[in-house]
Amino acid sequence: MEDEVDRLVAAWRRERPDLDVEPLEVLSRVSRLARHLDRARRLAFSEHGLEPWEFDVLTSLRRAGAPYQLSPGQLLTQTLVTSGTMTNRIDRLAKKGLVERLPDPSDRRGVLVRLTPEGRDRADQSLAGLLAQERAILAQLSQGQRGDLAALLRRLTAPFDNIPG
Amino acid sequence: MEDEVDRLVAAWRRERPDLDVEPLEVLSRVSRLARHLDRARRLAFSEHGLEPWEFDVLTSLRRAGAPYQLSPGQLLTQTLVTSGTMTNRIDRLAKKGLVERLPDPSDRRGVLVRLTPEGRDRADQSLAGLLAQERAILAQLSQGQRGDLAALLRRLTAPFDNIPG
DNA sequence: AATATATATCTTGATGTCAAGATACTCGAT
DNA sequence: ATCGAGTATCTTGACATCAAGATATATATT
Repeated sequence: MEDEVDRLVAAWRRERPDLDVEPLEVLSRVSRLARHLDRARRLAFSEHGLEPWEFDVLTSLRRAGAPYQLSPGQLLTQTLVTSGTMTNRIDRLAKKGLVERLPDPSDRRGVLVRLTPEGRDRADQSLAGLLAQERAILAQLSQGQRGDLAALLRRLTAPFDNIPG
Repeated sequence: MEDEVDRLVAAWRRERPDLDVEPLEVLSRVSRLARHLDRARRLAFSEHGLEPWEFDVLTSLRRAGAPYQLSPGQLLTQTLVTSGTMTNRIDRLAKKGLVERLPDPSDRRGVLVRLTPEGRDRADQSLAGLLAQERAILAQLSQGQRGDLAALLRRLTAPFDNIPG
């Protein structure tokens, strides 16, 4: 089936036949799909009273395992936002009682962010909902295709994640 | 090579062995890669004095072909933002002299947004820069792999683009 | 022709994000 | 011990985005 990127690429080939726009076949689809996923997630989380950014922070802490705490810096690399944004997010989550800030015992510059029991529950509940939604989206592909897709994407994400991006 | 999503998935399997987190192998990579691309684009465009959102609007109009005009509604489906955001974007681009607003002759509710000659030049220049950057990112894959990846992604984007998403 | 429904765009107010810089602490070199 | 460079977090101010609703016009139904 045709998608919006097929139309976009066809338009460029008509308007700029001198350019090779093949890269857009992959990367425009990545960007557009991410935006669609954002919208879908926003809808899914609103049933749990969570914003997507709240989910991102809470589940990062949840994944860390007991006692569910990370430094703001570790949260940055997981969520790919700037430090100012993370300070703001932590403030708001703390005000809602989903995380708390503790002094880092080994570095007095530092802070540790810890999930509260309620924060942990919210993370667990909404993860299950997200996975159900994602499974529905991925039903377009066979299991083998999903594996292929994941492997191809990994080749593109790895340089960003490993080089100091 | 391992990426951040490999670590993320491993962490979930340790913390929540009861859940099947396979969907994250694909969709978390899509979301994270899109964020990396956003950052890279912001950097690339700043050399041309353009923001990513400006690029998105200008190139949508450029692709439309002479006389380079679309309705705000058509721009919405291409850029996946809300109508309020688009009004705001058009205002700012008009103030910079890159687009102009014209009344739609066939529908008095409507408006047409048209690229100015300078807007067209800026779109053309920055497109070439973007393609160069994207080619470098995609050098991780062979041509055949890029084709496979595009085809797999299309299966996921097509439902969003065709059903009234 | 009159009315109801649908459509296209804009306005508003709240909120989230970013870039840049400030602050406070650590650690290695002298 | 002291200095200087590096690191971790926070603050600030400008700006972009969204959701919801307002306004004006078009189109379908009777």
